[in-house]
Amino acid sequence: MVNHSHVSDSLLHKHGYRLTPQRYLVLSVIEEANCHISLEQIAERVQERNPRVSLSTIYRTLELLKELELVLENHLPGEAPHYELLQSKTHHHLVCKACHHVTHLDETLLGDLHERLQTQYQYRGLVLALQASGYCDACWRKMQHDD
Amino acid sequence: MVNHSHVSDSLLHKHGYRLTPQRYLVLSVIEEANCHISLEQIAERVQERNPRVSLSTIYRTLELLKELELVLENHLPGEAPHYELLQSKTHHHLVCKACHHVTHLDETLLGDLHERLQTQYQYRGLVLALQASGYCDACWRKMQHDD
DNA sequence: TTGATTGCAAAGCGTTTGCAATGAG
DNA sequence: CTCATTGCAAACGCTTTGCAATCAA
Repeated sequence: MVNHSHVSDSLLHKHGYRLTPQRYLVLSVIEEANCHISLEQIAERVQERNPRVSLSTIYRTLELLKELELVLENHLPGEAPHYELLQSKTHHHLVCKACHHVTHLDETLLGDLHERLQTQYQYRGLVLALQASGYCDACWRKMQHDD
Repeated sequence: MVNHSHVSDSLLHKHGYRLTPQRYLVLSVIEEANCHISLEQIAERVQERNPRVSLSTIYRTLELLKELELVLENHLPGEAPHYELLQSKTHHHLVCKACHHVTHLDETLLGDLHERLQTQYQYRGLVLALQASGYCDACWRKMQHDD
């Protein structure tokens, strides 16, 4: 796994911020999750390692990481917002409306859509996130059975 | 424009619910918006026509319409959730991170992805929503200028 | 009558904020 | 010292809920 602390550190300093232990902890937790993770989960894992880190700090850190585009916020309907490293390429999710199981979809799924949108609309720094939702096979069968 | 009141009415009754004036109003407002619309905007427009409709009713109605899959909830990061008719085919959005301008993207954008996912993962009732975000040309130039 | 629905007010809860204390350069 | 950062507690605001009144079949 790539250690992002150097790049994060310089990026923070470039903007006049510091890489404090608390911020480092939050980043580590998101990095280790290796997929999207909720604020609640982040808080839990951060406080496992340092119970004195406050919720406010976690909120403020996530706000900062979003602003610096280190972290992507993804808000699936009906759920709390989730966070993931912007470098991780798995921003596409398939969610079951019944059991809420999340499948991470391949980044190649959308083909050259990124470039097409970028040139067609003249947007910079484009990030694509696909939200697919439906009923997984198991839940669908269960629902049919219940009727 | 198609009048959805009949299909909505029978769908509601099928599940033991009623199409009350309040619910009809909410549906009309979403339908007339013809694109995604926030709860706040819905409330505003509903109460223009009938100031006695309470916020709770609007919340409860949206909950119901989601459950019946008449309405799609779309939660763009950093913004309040938005709602749109599930029949409307424009669930793909391109948002500028700076000015928050929203462009509605064509439904054909994703090609046959719908079918591919449906068969590959065996999901039913799949709905795809693409969330693209970046900086629009104007905002990008402004940012460069400010530095 | 019966059960769904509504409006109101209160409660709930995730998030933000003010501020004094702390920490790093 | 100076200024960013933090923890705590209070404040905030969106959303939900309990309940009596209303409404439709």
